[in-house]
Amino acid sequence: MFPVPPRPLSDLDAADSCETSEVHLEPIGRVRRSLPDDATVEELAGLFRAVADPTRVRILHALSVAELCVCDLAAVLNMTSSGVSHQLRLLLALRLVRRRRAGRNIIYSLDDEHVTLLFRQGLEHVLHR
Amino acid sequence: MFPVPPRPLSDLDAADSCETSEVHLEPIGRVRRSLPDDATVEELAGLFRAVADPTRVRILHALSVAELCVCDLAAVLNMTSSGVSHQLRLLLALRLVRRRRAGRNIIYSLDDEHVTLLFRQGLEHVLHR
DNA sequence: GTGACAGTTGAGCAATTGCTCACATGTTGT
DNA sequence: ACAACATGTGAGCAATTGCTCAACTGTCAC
Repeated sequence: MFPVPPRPLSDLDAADSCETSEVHLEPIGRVRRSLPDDATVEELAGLFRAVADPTRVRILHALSVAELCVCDLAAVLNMTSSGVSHQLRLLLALRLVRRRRAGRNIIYSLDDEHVTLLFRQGLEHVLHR
Repeated sequence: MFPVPPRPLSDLDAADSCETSEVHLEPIGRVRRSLPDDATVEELAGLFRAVADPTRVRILHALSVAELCVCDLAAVLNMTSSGVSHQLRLLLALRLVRRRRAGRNIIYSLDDEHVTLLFRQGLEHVLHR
């Protein structure tokens, strides 16, 4: 499922699993060999963290309907421009949104379709119990 | 993108957008009408929060390779059984994992394929820059 | 029953997070 | 240049989070 496992995984080698080693040793080895490296895990978690907040969910949803400037977003979400800006900064850093200047406004829009698909997947789980 | 918008969205009605109302009023109305209700947003964010942590990413990945008992997971992830248990509790509450008893062990496994798909989607974003 | 191991749970702590406030920057119209 | 508005940013705070420790429950072998 994950690409590659360039990770020997520390000094502890088997031995320290449950007492009933016989049964669990095989899967443990298999799992260890396929564990993704720390950087990938961290990056993946970081991506999910971006959509793990109600405010950001709303922001991303809003942008999936129409591209909007900061203060319009603030109006829609009923919060401060500053607060919105802070969140957009985060979303921008993760390349989930894009921005361009239009006069004194800065218009934000979704960066790619991965976000949309992520949402769909999430909703599917939430709705199907 | 989201199901339905049963949300009139408070007392503030347009007017309070940016000064250059003409331009932004239309998208704002459209966005407001399609905003999902608070419960859905909260639940969706909650789901994503579950995979927004490196430890839980590793747990879920491990379980996508093989079903494992708590102490095997602890060995693989190099952490306390207690710590693992706490996280599993959260994942269980969100129906992302399932568990069954086998002797004195309790074996955890992924609950459905949504999680796997979620991962794939996330990885695709992370890897494609 | 007793002892050993597997797992759960609550308290508590250090670290992180999301927001607000105040101020700084950038852009337009005059 | 100036005023007015849109946005960005850092400090600071309250709330949340993830972990450890210690105690507890549950299961098996004897």
